[in-house]
This record gives sequence, structure tokens and C-alpha cells, in this order.
Amino acid sequence: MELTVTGRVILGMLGFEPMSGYQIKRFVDRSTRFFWAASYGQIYPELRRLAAARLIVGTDEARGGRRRTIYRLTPAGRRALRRWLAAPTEIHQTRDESLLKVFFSDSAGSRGTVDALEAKRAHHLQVAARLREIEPHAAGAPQGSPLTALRFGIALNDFIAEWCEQEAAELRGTDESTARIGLSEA
Amino acid sequence: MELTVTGRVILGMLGFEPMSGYQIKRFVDRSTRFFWAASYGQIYPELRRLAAARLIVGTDEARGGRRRTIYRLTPAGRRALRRWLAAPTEIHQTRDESLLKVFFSDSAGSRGTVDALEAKRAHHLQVAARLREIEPHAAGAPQGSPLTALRFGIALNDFIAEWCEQEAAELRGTDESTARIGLSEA
DNA sequence: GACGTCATGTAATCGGTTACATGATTAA
DNA sequence: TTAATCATGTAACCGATTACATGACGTC
Repeated sequence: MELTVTGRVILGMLGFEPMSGYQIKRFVDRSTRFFWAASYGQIYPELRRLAAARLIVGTDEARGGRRRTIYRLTPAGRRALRRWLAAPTEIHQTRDESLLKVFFSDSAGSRGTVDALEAKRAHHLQVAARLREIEPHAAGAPQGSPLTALRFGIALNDFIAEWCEQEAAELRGTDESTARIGLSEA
Repeated sequence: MELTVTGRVILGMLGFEPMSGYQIKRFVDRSTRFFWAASYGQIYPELRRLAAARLIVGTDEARGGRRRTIYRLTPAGRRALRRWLAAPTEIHQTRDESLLKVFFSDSAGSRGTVDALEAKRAHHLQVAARLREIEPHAAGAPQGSPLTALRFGIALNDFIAEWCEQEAAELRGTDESTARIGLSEA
């Protein structure tokens, strides 16, 4: 029984506490979304697969006329979660379109790279700000390892923004100096 | 005519110089692969679509008995490339399984987070080393904006490795002190 | 009554990978 | 002659997103 990473995310979420599919989706949207998103179209079918594999069990806990299924880890599910956490991570493909634009930015003329770096910087500043909005002291705020991941996200986005800024400044500097000695592009 | 990002990558590659599908694949494997991969199963069909949209043209340039189609940008293709580079970037979803493990690492016991951070650190050290292997002074080595992207990759992976190391050290410290006063987990 | 939220689900589609097939050329 | 590389392609599959449908509850 091979699990998808999204399946493991669900196990991880249920490791915090029993939840419905809807609650998992909300939780993901407020936390892992920044480094691992999930949609209903993944979550509900995956919950069924996990239940079929006896890694989780769902109990009907309707609220009034609203049906609701709360899922919780089985002992086997908790073992699977621990096994995944202990196993070497094999998926590492990244997709960063803004870096792609930096890579190709020579095709956009002499100011291309500086523009691409500034756009990338703006994006990461925005993400860092949004991550900072996640109150670290309110009730329901991240603690323990989720907090570590949050702090990582903030540090990472700050770093990227700063790197882009410095690099852009440097490129603007060399651009100016080549302009001064008459070597700049038209 | 909406292009996929992989389609733009192909345009970007052909912006450097005319190439065959095979050469594009090799180029990608040595460069953008770290932040945007592409397989033959994407490249060849995409080349056809781009040719059908008149953004690139292919000319038969067989070498001996080996057939070969070299593609180059049309003026419209170059315009599309520049338009993409100038447009705001809309795709920003990241997938980082090793960070996911940090996020959930409380479920792996008291040493979980430290272990997850160390695993993440090891991975990024490895990537940084591989990026450094890309010789910056040999012929065919990255220059201009590709070099900027390479230096970004190195700086980024160095930063992540260092952050993980410091965080792990700090956590080990607090873990020890709680152990000393008798508050550690079994 | 309308809107927002709780709650569950599915069908169509998409972007992408994997695995395979074919065949020529070159170097060991 | 064998292996590596050049070169092009496709079919099956997979994970994931999008868009839609359904319906109950709370509140303005």
C-alpha cells in the first residue's frame, strides 16, 4: 500500500487531532498550504482510501441535520505516519516560475534581470508578511513543530527577498558603470 | 492561445539559441531542472503546439542518417517570450516534503523535529554541492542571467542548510535543559 | 429571503512522469 | 560487437485542480 504525499498530510493532520474532511481542508489552507496544498478533490477520495487501508477510521458525528464524518488515526495509521517521518524523503522537485524568469531574463533586455529580481523580491516580501500575520500568541496558534515550520517560512522568504534586493542593487551598479564607460546596450 | 509554463521554458531555451527537442531536454537537465524540470513527454508535444501557434519554426537538419529538427523562435515567439517575462508571475505553489516532515515532526517523538531538520539540512547541503559543481569558468558555463539564477540556488540552499543547523542546535539545547530539570518525555 | 459557513462529494480536465519503442551514429 | 549517445516519439498512468452539485444551519 503506497501512499501519496497528500495521503501522508492527512495522516499528519489527524495526528494532531481527529477531524472531518472539511476541517482538514481548512487546516491545510491555514498552514501547510504554503508548502503543500490540497483540494477537496484530493482529500475526500484519499480519506476513503486511507479508511479502506485501515489507517484511519471515520465515525458519523452529525450536527443537527448536518451529516459529518470525523476521522481518526488507527494504531496502524499512527505507525504509518511515524514510518513516513522517519523514512528518507524522496520527493524534492521544486517549481519556481519567478526564478525561471530570472534565468531567462537576459532575453528581456538590459534591465530584464533587475526587473525579474525585483518582482521576485516583491512576491517573497508579501509571503513573509502573510506568514507573520499568523499570530504566534493567540489561541489555536502554531506551537511545537508547526511553529518551527512557520518560522522557517518567514526566515526563508525574508532571505530570498533580501538576496534579490542585494543582487538587483549590484546589477544596477555594474550597469551604471558600463553605461558610464559607454558599453551599455541600446 | 494560453501557454503552459513548460511551453515558456521552451521559448526561453530557444531564446538562447536554436535547438532540437533533445538538446532542450539536455539543457533543462543541466540548468532549470533544479527549479523547473521537463520530460520528453512534455517537450515533444509542446514543440508541436508551439510550432502550430507559429511561435517557433522547425527546420529539418539531419546529421547523416539521423533525422533532426532544429527549432527557432519566430518574431511572434520572441514577443511572447518577452511578454511572459514582463507579466506578473501567477504560479507560486511550492511542494516541500521535507518541510512537511518538520511540520508534523512532533508526531515522531521528542527527537522528531531535530531529526527532520537534520535530514532537510543534509539534502540542501547536497543540492548546494551539486550546484557548485557546475563550473563557473569553463566553456558553456552559465553567464548573465542563468549565472544569477545559479548563484541564487547556491545561496538559497546554503541558507536553508544553515538555518536548519542552527534551529536543530537550539532545539537540542532546550531539550537538554528540560531533561536536566526532569521534564523530558520518555 | 439572502448570504455565509459547514459539510460532502464528483466529473472533467490538466500538466506531468514513466516506461516503452524505434533507429542511427560513434567510441570502446 | 557492445555500449553510450543522439534523436524522436507515444500510451498509460498519476496526482492534482477546477468547477460544479447538493443540502443543512445560522444570522442579518
